[in-house]
Amino acid sequence: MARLSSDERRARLVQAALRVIDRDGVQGATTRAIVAEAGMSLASFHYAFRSRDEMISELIAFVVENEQQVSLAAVRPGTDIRTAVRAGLQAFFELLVSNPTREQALFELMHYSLRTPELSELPRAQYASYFRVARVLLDSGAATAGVTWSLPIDELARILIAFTDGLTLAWLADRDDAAAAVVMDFAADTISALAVPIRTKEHQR
Amino acid sequence: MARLSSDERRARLVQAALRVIDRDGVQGATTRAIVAEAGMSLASFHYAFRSRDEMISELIAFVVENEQQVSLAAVRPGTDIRTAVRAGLQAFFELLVSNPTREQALFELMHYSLRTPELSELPRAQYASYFRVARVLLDSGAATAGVTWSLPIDELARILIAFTDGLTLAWLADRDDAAAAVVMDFAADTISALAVPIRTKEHQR
DNA sequence: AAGCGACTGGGACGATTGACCCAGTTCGAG
DNA sequence: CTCGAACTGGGTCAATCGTCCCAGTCGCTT
Repeated sequence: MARLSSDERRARLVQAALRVIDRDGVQGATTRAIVAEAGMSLASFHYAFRSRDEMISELIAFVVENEQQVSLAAVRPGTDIRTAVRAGLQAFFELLVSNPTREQALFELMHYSLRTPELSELPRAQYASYFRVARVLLDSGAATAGVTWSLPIDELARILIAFTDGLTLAWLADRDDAAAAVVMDFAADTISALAVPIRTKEHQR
Repeated sequence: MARLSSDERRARLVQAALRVIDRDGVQGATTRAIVAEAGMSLASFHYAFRSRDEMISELIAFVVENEQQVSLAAVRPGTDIRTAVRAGLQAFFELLVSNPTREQALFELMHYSLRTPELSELPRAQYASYFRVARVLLDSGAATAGVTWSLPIDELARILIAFTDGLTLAWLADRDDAAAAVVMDFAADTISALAVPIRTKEHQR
């Protein structure tokens, strides 16, 4: 293993841990499994991190920080708001189908954090990040569709995340694509029903 | 420990395991912790169950079987459908607030099952049970309110469960009661909007 | 009363875990 | 070139895990 800066080594361990958690779950992410994935020795782990929990903490912080830039590309300009919302949900769903264990790992990390006193505040940040992403998507979607929301954006964001969470859990359990589509249609219908057209100058008489 | 029938012993161990999982999570439910909670010796465990996974399997089956009778009492006759749906959600939410670790444990059991090949089919049954409960509640609620649903009851049940799951996860993360109320209001509004009044004889002209 | 099978207590097992330690090696600054 | 700090390999530790075993006890049947 080449010589690395402290930050770089920590980052590589976090990346390796993410891959292990993806594959074997949080419980499978032992220190030995992580260093094997990273191609390091066990000593390197405890040189970089004081403890396993410290690494998990940094891992969750990384995940929270980096998941906001995931699916912003799904917003297409010029579409009506119902289509835009539905497309956004579809993009998320396809991400889920293509990588189910990843979404599952995020849930597992949340539950692990809730059970670990030193990490118990992290889920709050995790969901704050989710809500932030949802707000951005809803905002940009509304802007390109020329509408505004009749509900505060914070409340709408939480509703959207509730849909994606509920959708994800049920699909992870029974892998019913058609049923998932029904939920997404319902979500798109009900959320877009809260959009009101902007009365621009050219629309006024 | 008094002499017990095989079924009785298994049942007591499952009950003890449920309490331990409630308190310490699935990972904390070791064979030793379970028998300590049940007041038995370690030998009794492996006399009753071939392995820990066999016990977990029976535990999940028990949970799935017994959770359907939880909140049927929330259906009050004579109320309109929007009020009935909102009250049902409120009843669930209060159950969640009064016993957060229990709901968390159910999620953890699901994720544990998904990661364990021999148990990987159980989440499907778990959600099938959720959907069944939701169907019964929606049916009886519609009956007392004198409406029918304009969507197939299966689809509606899945939507309702998506709401409760999404609601639960976000609340477990940030414990925001007011935000949860917003989601419940939205769910009650949008679901009750799918109810159509039954055209009874006395309403016909 | 005797005997058999159900059941238990206590100990032990091998494996795995997070953490630690220390003697070495390597690299960059001076 | 030298020296000190960054870093690594390999071994070890105590704790904990699921599982197993066996001698003994209990209660029911005959």
